[in-house]
Amino acid sequence: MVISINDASEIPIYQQIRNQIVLGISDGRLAPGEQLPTVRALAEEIGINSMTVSKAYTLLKQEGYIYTDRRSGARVRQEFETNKELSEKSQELLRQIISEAKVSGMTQTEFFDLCKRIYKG
Amino acid sequence: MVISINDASEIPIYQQIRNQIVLGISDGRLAPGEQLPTVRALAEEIGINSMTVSKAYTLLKQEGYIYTDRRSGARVRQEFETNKELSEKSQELLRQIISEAKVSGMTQTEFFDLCKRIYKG
Amino acid sequence: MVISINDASEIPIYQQIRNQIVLGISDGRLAPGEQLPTVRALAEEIGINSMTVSKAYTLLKQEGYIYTDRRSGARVRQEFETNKELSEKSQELLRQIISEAKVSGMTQTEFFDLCKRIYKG
Amino acid sequence: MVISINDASEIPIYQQIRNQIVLGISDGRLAPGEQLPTVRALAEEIGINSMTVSKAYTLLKQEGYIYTDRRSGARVRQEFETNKELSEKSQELLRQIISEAKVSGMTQTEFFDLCKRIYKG
DNA sequence: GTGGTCTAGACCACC
DNA sequence: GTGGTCTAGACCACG
Repeated sequence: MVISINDASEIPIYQQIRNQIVLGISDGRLAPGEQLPTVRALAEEIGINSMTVSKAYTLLKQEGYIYTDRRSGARVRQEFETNKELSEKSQELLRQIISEAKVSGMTQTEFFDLCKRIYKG
Repeated sequence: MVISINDASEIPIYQQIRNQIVLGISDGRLAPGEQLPTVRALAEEIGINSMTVSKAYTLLKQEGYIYTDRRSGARVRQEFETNKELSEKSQELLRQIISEAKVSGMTQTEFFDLCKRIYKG
Repeated sequence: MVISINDASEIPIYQQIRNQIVLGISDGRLAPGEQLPTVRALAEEIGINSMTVSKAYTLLKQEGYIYTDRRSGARVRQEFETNKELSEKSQELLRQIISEAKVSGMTQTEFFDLCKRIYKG
Repeated sequence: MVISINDASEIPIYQQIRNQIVLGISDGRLAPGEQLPTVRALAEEIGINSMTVSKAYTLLKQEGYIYTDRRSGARVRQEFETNKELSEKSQELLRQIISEAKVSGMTQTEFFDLCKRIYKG
C-alpha cells in the first residue's frame, strides 16, 4: 500500500499516516494480520524522520488498529471490536459536516448518495 | 444563541466558535440576516481574548456564512449558495469517518440511521 | 509537587513522570483543575529533554488524567470517570503480584494489611 | 502446564513465560520439585527462539523459583523462602495500581473484593 | 533485524 | 507565553 504525504496540509504527518492506514484497513487493501512496513522503511520511503512514523504506529496501536509483534514488527489487528460505534470525536465531526451539508442546500437523500459513493470506495 | 467553549477540547477556540455558529445557522437558531454579537461583546461573554473571536468571524466571512456591515457589525448571510457541495476538507473528513465506521463493524444502514438522528436533532 | 527520576530504572522516564503524577492525583497532592508545570519548566527542573515530558503529558491526556487548556497549559482533570474499574493491564499486573505474594507465603490478610498501608499512604 | 504467548502484548516473551510459571507455582499447577520442560522442548512447543526460554529460566533461577540440576534439568524449588515479602519492584507496582484504583473511584473494600476474586481464581 | 526511548534543537499554531 | 510537531542522530531491549 502506498502512503502519500501532503506537506502543505495542516494535518500533522503522523495523523496523515494514521488516516491512510485506517483507510487501507477499511477498504481491504490491508488485510488482518498483514505486516506493515517497518518504521525505518516507511520513513525512508516517504522521506521523513522515523520518529514521525513511530508516532503514527503508536497512535494506531493505542486505537487498536494494529499491534506490534516483537518478532516481526507492526501488524494489522486480527479481530476488531465491532462495537458499531463512532468515537465521540468522530460523531462531533459528523455533526459539523452534516450542518455544513444542510447549509449548502444538500437534502438528506443527496447527502446519503455522497456517503454511498464513499462507502463503495 | 449561547456559545460555549470546551477548554479541554483539542479543537482551537476560534474553530469551536465558528462551528457553533454554523450549527446555529443550519438548525435555524440563527436566522438569515440576523445580527451576531460584536466581537468585544462575545469575547467578554465567553471570557476569552477578543482576537480569538475576531479570528472566528474572519473565518466565517471567508467561508461565506456571514458578512460584515459597517453600521451594524456582523450578520448572517441572507442567501446561501446552495451549491449542494461539501468543502474538500469536509469530504476528506467524511471519508475518514466512514472508514472508521466500517472498521467498527457499522453497516451502511446503521451509519445512515446515525446520520438521520443527527439530521433531525 | 516534586517529581524525581531514577535514571537507573528500567522504567522509561516518561512513564516515571506519568506514574508520579497519577500518584499525586490519587493522594491529593495534585488537586482537580490544578495546573501542572509547563513542559519546558518540568524538563529543565528534572534535567531532561522537553520531548520526554511532552510524551508523558500526551499519555496522561490520552488516559484522561489531565487535559491541556490552550490558554494555561496542562491541568488536572476536574472530574474523573469513576467507573471503579482497573485497566486490563493493571488487573493482569495485580494477578501477577498476588501470585508472588502467595508463593512468598503471604496470607490474604497479610496482603491486605500491606494494601491498607499503601492506601493510607 | 500449557504456556501461551500473547504476540500482541507489550510484555516481553521471556517475561510472559516467567509470569506464567510463577502463576503455575502459586496455584499449584506446578508442584514443588516438579520438572519443567527442557529449554528446547518448551521453545519448540510454543514456537519461539530457545534463547528466549533460556532467558526466562535464568530469571526464574535468579528469583529463586526454580533450580537446575545437571541430570534432570530445571525443577521447581522444593521449599520457598516464606519471607512474606514482595520484591521492591512489585511493591512499587502495587502502589501504582492502588493509585489508579483510587482515582477510578474504587473504595478499599471494592479493591479488596477484586483481590479476593483473584486469590480464589 | 525490530520497535521504543531519548536528546538537542527548531518551527508552528494558538491565545 | 503555551503545547504540538518534526528533524537528525543515537542507544537500548528484544528475539
